[in-house]
Amino acid sequence: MAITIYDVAEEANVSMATVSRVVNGNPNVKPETRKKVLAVIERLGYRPNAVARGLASKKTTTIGVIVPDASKTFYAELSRGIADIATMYEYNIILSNSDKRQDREVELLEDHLGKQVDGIIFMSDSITPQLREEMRRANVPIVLAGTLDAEKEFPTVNMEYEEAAYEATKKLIENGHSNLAFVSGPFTRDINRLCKKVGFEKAHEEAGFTVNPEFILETDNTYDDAYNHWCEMLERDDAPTAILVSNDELAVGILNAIRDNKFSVPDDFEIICFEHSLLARAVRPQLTSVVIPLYDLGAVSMRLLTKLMNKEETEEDKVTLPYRFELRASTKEKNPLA
Amino acid sequence: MAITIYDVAEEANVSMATVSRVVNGNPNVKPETRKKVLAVIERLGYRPNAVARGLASKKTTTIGVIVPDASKTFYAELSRGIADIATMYEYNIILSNSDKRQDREVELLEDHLGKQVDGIIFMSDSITPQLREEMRRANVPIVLAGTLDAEKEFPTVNMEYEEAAYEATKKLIENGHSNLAFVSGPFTRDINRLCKKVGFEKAHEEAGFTVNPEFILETDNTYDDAYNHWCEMLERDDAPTAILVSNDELAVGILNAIRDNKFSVPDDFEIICFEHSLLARAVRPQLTSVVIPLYDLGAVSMRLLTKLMNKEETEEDKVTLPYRFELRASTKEKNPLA
DNA sequence: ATGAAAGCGCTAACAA
DNA sequence: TTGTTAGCGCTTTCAT
Repeated sequence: MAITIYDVAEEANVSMATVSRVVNGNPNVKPETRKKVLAVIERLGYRPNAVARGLASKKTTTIGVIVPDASKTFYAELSRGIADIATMYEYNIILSNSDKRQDREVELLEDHLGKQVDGIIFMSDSITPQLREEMRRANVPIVLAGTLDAEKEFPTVNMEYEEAAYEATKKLIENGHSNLAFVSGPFTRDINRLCKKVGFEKAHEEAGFTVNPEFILETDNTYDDAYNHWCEMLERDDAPTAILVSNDELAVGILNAIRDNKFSVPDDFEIICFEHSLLARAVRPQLTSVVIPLYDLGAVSMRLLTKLMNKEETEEDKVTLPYRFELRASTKEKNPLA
Repeated sequence: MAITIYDVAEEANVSMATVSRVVNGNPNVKPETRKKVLAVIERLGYRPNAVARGLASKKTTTIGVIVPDASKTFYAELSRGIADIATMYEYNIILSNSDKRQDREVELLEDHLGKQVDGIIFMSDSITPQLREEMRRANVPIVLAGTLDAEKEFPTVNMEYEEAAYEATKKLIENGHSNLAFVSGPFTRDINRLCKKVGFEKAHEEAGFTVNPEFILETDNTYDDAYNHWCEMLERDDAPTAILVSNDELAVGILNAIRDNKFSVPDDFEIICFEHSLLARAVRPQLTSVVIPLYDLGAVSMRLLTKLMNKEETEEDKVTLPYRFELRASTKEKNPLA
């Protein structure tokens, strides 16, 4: 049996209330009493039971983080932002992977809520009606990170994907291309279908170009799928010469398909992708990118959640973070992006 | 106030014990009672409070995972292995980053134990005496994953790093090299200093070669540091022609340093690295690697932990997983590794 | 500044 | 098969 607050109280000849006060830094304790209690705690190796504390106080200082797949650099980086701010505010994190399955997402929300987390940060491809229902039932704040909430119902931290896609496409067009492709991850991800793709299309519209639907490629988000898709593409005479890509991994797949087939980037094809992880810098040529502020997305989400959990006044619970372009060698030198 | 077991009991005209039985799948409940209770649970939206349950049962079905940095692919992948098996056994995971700081590691251990986790999976560069002390005090099982325990005191899941390094080095030597380098992450990581480096040295010894200490490079484990180190190296007339590298990120740094300086891999330099993440496949030439079974390391650790938590008999709590070589283009074609 | 006592929501004997 | 009851280890009034 582990040491309890009661053992400490007895050993120090005080009541458990006093020990509780000492442990919680309550100022209403005579300094010498505090000292005495602290000494006993030290000697006995007393370690407060957070579960009991959680039951009594109705706060667990634990938050839930639900993520499609924490082993993907995208979410790993984002989660690290969450974790650092959580540490700063002394929260623990229960981290779970949903693998993008809606049933799992619902289950996990339910599960985390059952564990009495004080709040949740949720990442998903799409907030379905069922998810929405489930989230409404929650009695703790939930923040969406890197996730589109079409109804703008829940607190959300995001960046302007559509604008970035528009801007990137426009630059590609200004570089002289009229035949462009958009290679995306699954369109079940709202951000792909409703933001990036739309930005891509808007730039076309503005330039008086029409988007060729055959050049909107939906992949399964893997290197290999992108690689294969583009190898096929290279057999066409009318293959697009400029490519907007949804993320680094896909972009590298395309890049390698191009290079393995003896074409050149950026001479034959120019590429701009989203993300800019190490992968984008490690390949040659390095990839010009829309840098997604992943870490900050996480950090800001967590900061927002702390405010919500403390019921602090928040001016705005829909936050949009700035992005920037990182100019590298997958686009041509005098690129106006500079 | 949320619905409690008591509310359900009242509403269903049974005792809370019966509700508890239903919730916990205890077979000693008449089917129709069960049905009735289940209906009430459904209607009221009752969700068992895991904190209260934890206090009463002294089990939280939560484990702690302490990792240097979950945003690094190495640990992200390993953690995913842990997470999947944890899900399978219905455990939640509290995940924390130590950033390799010993004080944080001790703090986190203490913190997780306070949260009453049922077990811990711990990853660290080195198990110091203080850590050892702390771990001994724990009243729940702790499994080390991808972490060297020189004293062989704690349950551990690992692979044969030394043997892999030896074998890789030997192959490089068989490929005709006599001037080799070992580029490592920090030697504060026991596995680098006590396993990989030793394997590298043994192969030299066996071949009658002596290791040039100047060619044992300790980096800070970043792409950039490896890149810079190797750029300097390239200015020497006696630069090593074969390189064993501690992980993918460093290897890609070296690869790019070589290629950016117009040398060729594998013609001028051959490279074998540890890990083989996407990065190793994405670069050109792709990297010949010792594949570290990261996911399995995590999965097996978690499986071992479940056994320990259930006090099942375990034949052996020091597990060594097999590795394999992945032959790619950073070594020459007729490489005997095949 | 300190103590007494009533929960927090559940599990787990023990009874019935 | 079901109910009663005593905790689990703490926080939090309310007294003193």
